Amino acid sequence: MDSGGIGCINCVKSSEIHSMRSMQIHGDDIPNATFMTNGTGAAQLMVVENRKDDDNYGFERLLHLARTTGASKIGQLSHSHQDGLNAALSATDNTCFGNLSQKLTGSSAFMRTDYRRPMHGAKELYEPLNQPSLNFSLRPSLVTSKPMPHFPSGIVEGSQLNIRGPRARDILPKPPKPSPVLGTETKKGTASQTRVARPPAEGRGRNQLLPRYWPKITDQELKQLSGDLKSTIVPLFEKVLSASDAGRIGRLVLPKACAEAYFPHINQSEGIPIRIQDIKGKEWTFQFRFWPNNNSRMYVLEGVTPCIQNMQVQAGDTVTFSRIDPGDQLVIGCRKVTDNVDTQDPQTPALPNDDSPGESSFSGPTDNLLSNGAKTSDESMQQNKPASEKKKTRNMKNKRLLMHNEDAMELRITWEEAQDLLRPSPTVQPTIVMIEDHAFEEYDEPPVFGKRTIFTSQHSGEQEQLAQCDSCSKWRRLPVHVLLPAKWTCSENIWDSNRSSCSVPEDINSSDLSAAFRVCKESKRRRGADNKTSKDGEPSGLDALATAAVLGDNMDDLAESLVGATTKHPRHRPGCTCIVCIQPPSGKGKHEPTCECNVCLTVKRRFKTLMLRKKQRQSELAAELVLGKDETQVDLKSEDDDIAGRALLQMNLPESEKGKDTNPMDLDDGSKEQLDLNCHPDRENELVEAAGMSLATLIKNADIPSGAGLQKKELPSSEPDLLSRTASESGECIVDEGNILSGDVEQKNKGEDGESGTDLN
DNA sequence: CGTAGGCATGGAG
DNA sequence: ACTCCATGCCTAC
Repeated sequence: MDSGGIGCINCVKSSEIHSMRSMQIHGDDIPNATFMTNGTGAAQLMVVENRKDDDNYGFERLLHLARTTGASKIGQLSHSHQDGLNAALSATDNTCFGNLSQKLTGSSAFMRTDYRRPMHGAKELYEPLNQPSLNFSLRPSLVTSKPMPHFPSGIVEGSQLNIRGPRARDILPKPPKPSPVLGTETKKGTASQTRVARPPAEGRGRNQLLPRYWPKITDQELKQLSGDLKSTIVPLFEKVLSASDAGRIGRLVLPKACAEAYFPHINQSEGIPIRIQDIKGKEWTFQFRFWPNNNSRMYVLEGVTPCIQNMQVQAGDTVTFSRIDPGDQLVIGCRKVTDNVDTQDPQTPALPNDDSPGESSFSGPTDNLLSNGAKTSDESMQQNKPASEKKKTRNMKNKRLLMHNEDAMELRITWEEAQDLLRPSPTVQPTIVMIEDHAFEEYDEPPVFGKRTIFTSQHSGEQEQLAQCDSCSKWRRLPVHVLLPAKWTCSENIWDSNRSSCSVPEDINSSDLSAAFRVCKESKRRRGADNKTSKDGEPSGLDALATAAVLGDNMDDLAESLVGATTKHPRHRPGCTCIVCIQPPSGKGKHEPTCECNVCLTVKRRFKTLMLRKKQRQSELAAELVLGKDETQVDLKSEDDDIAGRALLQMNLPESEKGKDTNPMDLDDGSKEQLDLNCHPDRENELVEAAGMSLATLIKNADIPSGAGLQKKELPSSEPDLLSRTASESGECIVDEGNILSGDVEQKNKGEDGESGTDLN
C-alpha cells in the first residue's frame, strides 16, 4: 500500500497539504469550506473550518452532511491541517475519529469525498467504499472569491458551483507512478522518460519525507544508472542545491527527515565520516553530522565542495541520493537545471537566475549563482544594501520564484466560468440533495471540461453557437445544443461537413464575431456589475488599464502584424499568435530598444498611452498622495505593475481576441477568452524577451518621467495579490497571462535592464 | 584580517 | 504553535 498510496493518498497524508489548492466558500451555516486537491487529482477534500475557537457546531453539521451525502470520512483538521488530514485519510470507515469534540475546538472539521472512480493508486481505499461521486453545487450566496490554483480559481458570486472530483484528472498533472522498484520498466521495451516524484524507498520515517525530496529520476535514467553501476539502485531522495549548499563552505544541509531515514544514526554532533559513491563509481568521503537546532537537529554533509565541483553542479541543480541494493552503499548523483526544465516539480523552489535568457520560467543555467567563491550576481546586486534589506530581497526573490513554480500550474478562471465549462452528460440528471438548506448536486458520472463557446443569435433569430478551432483558430458555427470537448478542431465539426476542415475559410465575418463578443462581454459585465461590490470607488489598476486600452489606440496594426503567425515556440499551439510565435525568424531573442517592428511599436505605443493616463491619474491623486503618501504609493506602483504587466500581456493575447471592435485588453470579457488549460510557465520570459524590451526600456521609450508611483525597483512581489485581484476584480482568469502578471516583469528587468530599473526609483 | 566552525535567527510551511 | 532549513553571524583560530 505504500507504493500504491504514494501517488495519491500519501500525497495528501504528507505535508503536501501546503501545495494543495484551496478555495473558500462562505456558507450560511457552514462557516468556511475549502476544496482541495492534492495536485495529482488523487484526492479532494471538502474542508470546513470552524472559525469560532470555542464553538464546534460545525462538526455536527459536517457529520450530517457527510453521512447524508455518503462521504466516506469525516474528521477534523488541526491547525496545521496535517494531523487531521493524516488521521482522516487513514481512516477507512465512514465514521469520525479521534477526540473530535475536543480536538475540534479551535480547529476545523473536514470531510473527504470519495469517488466512484478510484484514483490512482488508491483503489484499495476507494473502491470498497463504493461511494457515488460527490458533487457539490453551492448556492450563489455561498461563494466568495479566493483563488484556487490548479482548479478553476476565483469564485464569482451568482453562480452555481459544481465541484466534481474526478475532474481534476483532466487538468492536473499525471499522478506519479507507483513504481519504486528500480529498473522497472513501465512499458514493454522502453523505459519511461517521464520524470515523476517517486515514493520514498524504505527507510526510517520515510513517510514523513516531503514530496519535494522524493527522487524524480526517470525510469530511463534509473535503468542507465543501474546499468552503469551494475547494481540495483534505489533512489532515496534528492535536494535542490541552495546557494549555501553549493557555496564554498562545502556544507550541504540535508533534509532532516531524509538524513534520519537514510543515513546512519548519529548521536554525536561531530557525526561520522560517510562514504558516498558518485555515479561514476568514484568514492567521496563526507562528514555526516548535525548541529543542535531549537531542540532539534540540523543535518549537514561537510566537505562536499570537491564532489559538487566534480559533478559541476551549482545552486539550483539537484543532487540525488540513492542506495545500491542490496547493501548500504550510498550513491550521489545530480541533475542539472537545464536537464530538467520541463519536469521541475512545481513545489521545488528553484533558485533565481535573473540573467538567464530563458527557456525556463523558473531558472535557466545558474551560472552566476555559484559556488566558487566568486560573488554571485545576487550578492553583487545586493552589495550596497543593508543586511536586513539584502535578506529581505533574497527572501522575496525566493518566495516569488517558488510562487512561479507553483503558480505555473494555476488555472486562472473564475468559478462562474468554470460552470460554463462543465459538461455533464446531457442525459444525466443530477440528484439534488438538500442538506441544511444547501442544495448539492450529485452526479454519478464525472463531468467533463468543455470548450468555451459563444452563444449568439443569427439575424433570423435562430440561436447558434460559435466555437474556435484549436488548430486553425477559425470560428465555426455549431448547433446550440452541442457540447464540445476541451480540445476541438474543425475536423470534429460533424455538424457541418462543409466546414469540417481547417482549410475551409471561416464563414463568420469579423463584424459578426465582434458583435458576438460584445454581447457576451456586456452580458458578463452586467453579471459582474450585479455581483461585484466596489471596493473603494476607485478604479483599480486593471480597470484603469482597461479604460486606457479602450480610450487608447486600436490594435489594427498589431493585428496586421500577426498575420502569418508562426508556431515556432514548441509550447504554443499551432496558430498561436503570441509575441513569441509571431517573431520574425531572425528576431529570436532581443529587439533593440530602437526596433520599429510592429510588435515593438505596438508595445511601446500602448505603454506610452498607458503611462500618460497613469500620469494623469497621478495628478488627480496628488491630494491623496499628500494625505496618505505611503499607502498611495504602494497602490500606484501596484497599478504600474499591472499596467506594465497588462501592456505585455496584451501582446500575448490570441489574435482572435484582438478583434477590431472588441477591446483586446478587457479582461472582463471572458467570453472571448479561449480557455487554455495548458500552463506556460516559460511564457512570461519569452514574451518580454521576444519583444526584447524590459519594463524599464518601455518606460524609457515611452519618454515619460517615472512618477512618484513608479518605483520599478520595488515592484511588488506580491503576485498572489495581483493575481487574486486579477481574478476577483476582473472576474476573469487567464492561464498564461496570470503568469505574465506574476511579477516576472521585475525579474526580467533585473536581468536585462537592472540598472535602468534602479534608476527609475 | 581572513576563514572555518558552530550556532542562532527568522521566514516559510 | 511548531518544525524545518537557508543562511546570517559570532567566535576562535
